Amino acid sequence: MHPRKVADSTVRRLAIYLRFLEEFADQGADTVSSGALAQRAGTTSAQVRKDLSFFGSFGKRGLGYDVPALGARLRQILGLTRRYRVLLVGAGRLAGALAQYAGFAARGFDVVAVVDRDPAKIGTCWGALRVDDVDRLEKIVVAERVEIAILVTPAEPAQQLADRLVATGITAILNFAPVQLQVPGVVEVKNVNLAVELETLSYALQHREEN
Amino acid sequence: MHPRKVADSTVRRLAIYLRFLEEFADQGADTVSSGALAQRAGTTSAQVRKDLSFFGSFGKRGLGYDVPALGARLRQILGLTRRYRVLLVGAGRLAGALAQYAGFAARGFDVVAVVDRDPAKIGTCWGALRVDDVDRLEKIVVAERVEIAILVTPAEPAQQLADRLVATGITAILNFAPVQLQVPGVVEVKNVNLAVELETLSYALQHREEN
DNA sequence: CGCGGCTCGTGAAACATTTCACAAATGCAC
DNA sequence: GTGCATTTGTGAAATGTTTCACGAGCCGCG
Ligand SMILES: NC(=O)c1ccc[n+]([C@@H]2O[C@H](COP(=O)([O-])OP(=O)(O)OC[C@H]3O[C@@H](n4cnc5c(N)ncnc54)[C@H](O)[C@@H]3O)[C@@H](O)[C@H]2O)c1
Ligand SMILES: NC(=O)c1ccc[n+]([C@@H]2O[C@H](COP(=O)([O-])OP(=O)(O)OC[C@H]3O[C@@H](n4cnc5c(N)ncnc54)[C@H](O)[C@@H]3O)[C@@H](O)[C@H]2O)c1
Repeated sequence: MHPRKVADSTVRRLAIYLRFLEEFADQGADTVSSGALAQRAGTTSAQVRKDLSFFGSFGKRGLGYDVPALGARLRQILGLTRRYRVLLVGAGRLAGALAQYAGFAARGFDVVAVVDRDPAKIGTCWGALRVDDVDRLEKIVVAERVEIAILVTPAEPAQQLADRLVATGITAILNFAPVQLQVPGVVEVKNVNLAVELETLSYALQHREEN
Repeated sequence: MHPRKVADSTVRRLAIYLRFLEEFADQGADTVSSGALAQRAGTTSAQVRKDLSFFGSFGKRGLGYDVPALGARLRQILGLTRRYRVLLVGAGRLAGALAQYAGFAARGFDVVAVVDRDPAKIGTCWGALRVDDVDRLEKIVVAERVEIAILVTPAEPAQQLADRLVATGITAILNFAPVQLQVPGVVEVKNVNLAVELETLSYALQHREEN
C-alpha cells in the first residue's frame, strides 16, 4: 500500500494538502482539482498529482478529487486516524505555548503529561495537567502510554533526556533544543530550530542587499 | 563574493555549523576539521566542505579550519554581523515564548515591539515591552525601523496582516500561522508549521508499524 | 452516440543536491 | 630537506526531486 520510500518533502506537503482540504470541506466543496489545491498550498498541480500518485490514484479524470474521500485517505496515509499520547519534557515558556495550543488536540495529539527538573515548577498545574518531576519520567511514559516526546529543555540536558526516553521505548521525538540528538536508527527525530529560521531570513536579506 | 543561488538546505546547514563552531570555540579549540563539524551537525565531511566551498576556501589542507576565522566568515555570509529589529504581530502564548527567548537576542535579533488586537492585552507589559494596538502597526514599523516581522496570530487575519506589513516596506516575515501567505516576490517568507512536524512523525510511526 | 472540454496519472526530461574520489596543500617528525 | 599522515577543495558520478507533456478517462451536451 505504501511505497518503500517517500521523500520527506512529499509527506510535509500531504499534511499541508490535508489542511486546505479541510478548509474546502468547510466551505461545502465536494470536489477539488489538483490545480485548486496547488494554488492554496503554494505549489503546482503536477506536484500535487505526483505526491498523491505515490499512494494510489484517488481522483476522477475530468472532475478532480472527492473532498471527503481524499481527506480520509490523507489522514490514513499520515496515520491520523488514531490519537497520539504526547509528553512534554521541560515546563518552560515554549512548553506552555505548546500545551495550551488547541490545534494539536484537534489533530489527534493529546498532551498527557509534563515533566521538569525545577522544584518551583513541579506540582504546579497547567489546566488539567500537573507538572511532574523529571525523575519520574520512565514511570510516566509507561503509566501514560506515551508515544511521542517533545523536548523543550535547554540544550545541555537534551541528549541525556533523549537517551532516557529511548530507553523507555519511545520511538518519536520532536526536538526544540539546538543540538543534534544521537539516537538509534529506529527512533524518529524531527528538529525544530527557530533560530535557524531567522538566520535564513537574515541570509536572504543580506544577499538581496548585495545585488 | 556570493554565488548566484545557494540551496536553502545549504544555508540552513551553515547556520547549524556556526552554532557548533561557537561550541568548539567555547571549549578552547582553535582549529576544527570538516569531519569534526560534520559529526556534531549530523552530516558528512564532504557535505561540510561542499557547503563552505560555495563561498570560498577557508581551510588549511592537512589542518582544518581556524575556529574564530570560520565563525566570523559564517556570520558574515549569514548576515549576522549586524542586529535586526523584529516585530511580533500577535501577543498570544507563542509570542510570549518567543519574546522572552534569550537565544534570539544572543544571535542579533531584537524584539522591539509587539502588537495585538485584543483590548485586554493592549497596554500590558512584557518585560521592557508594552503591547501596542495593531491599528498602529504601520506607525510602529516606521518609528521602530522594523525589518523582520513574526506573524503569531490565528490563521484568519494572517493574510491581511501580511498585506499591511508588506505595504509598509517589510521584506522578511516569519510566519507561524497555518496559511500560505501570498506576497510579492521581493518579500522573503519562512513558514513554521509545528502541526506538520508532528504529522510527519505520525507518518513515520504509521509506516514503521506496517513493515 | 459522438464530440469537446476538463483533469488525472505517469513516464521521461530537466534540474538540484549529495556523495565520491583524488590531486594538491600543509605541518610535523626526524 | 624528505617523507608521511592528514585534510582541504572540487570536478564528476550518483542519487533525488520537480517539472513537463501527453495519453487516457470522465462528464455534459446536443
Ligand atoms: N522560547 C523560544 O522561543 C525558543 C526559541 C527557539 C528555541 N528554543 C529552545 O527551546 C528550548 C526551551 O525553550 P524555553 O524558552 O521554553 O526555555 P525555558 O528556560 O523557559 O524552559 C526550559 C525548561 O526546562 C527545564 N529543565 C532544565 N533542565 C531540565 C532537565 N534536566 N530535565 C527536565 N527539565 C529541565 C527548566 O526547568 C525549564 O522549565 C530551549 O532549548 C531553547 O533553546 C526556544
Ligand atoms: N501555540 C502553539 O504551540 C502553536 C503551535 C502551532 C501553531 N501555532 C500557530 O501560531 C499562531 C499563534 O498561536 P498562539 O498559541 O500564540 O495563539 P493565541 O491565540 O494564544 O494568540 C494569538 C494572538 O493573536 C491576537 N490576534 C488575533 N487577531 C489579531 C489581529 N487581527 N491583529 C493582531 N492580533 C490579533 C489574539 O488577540 C491573540 O493574542 C496561530 O496561528 C497558531 O495556529 C501555535
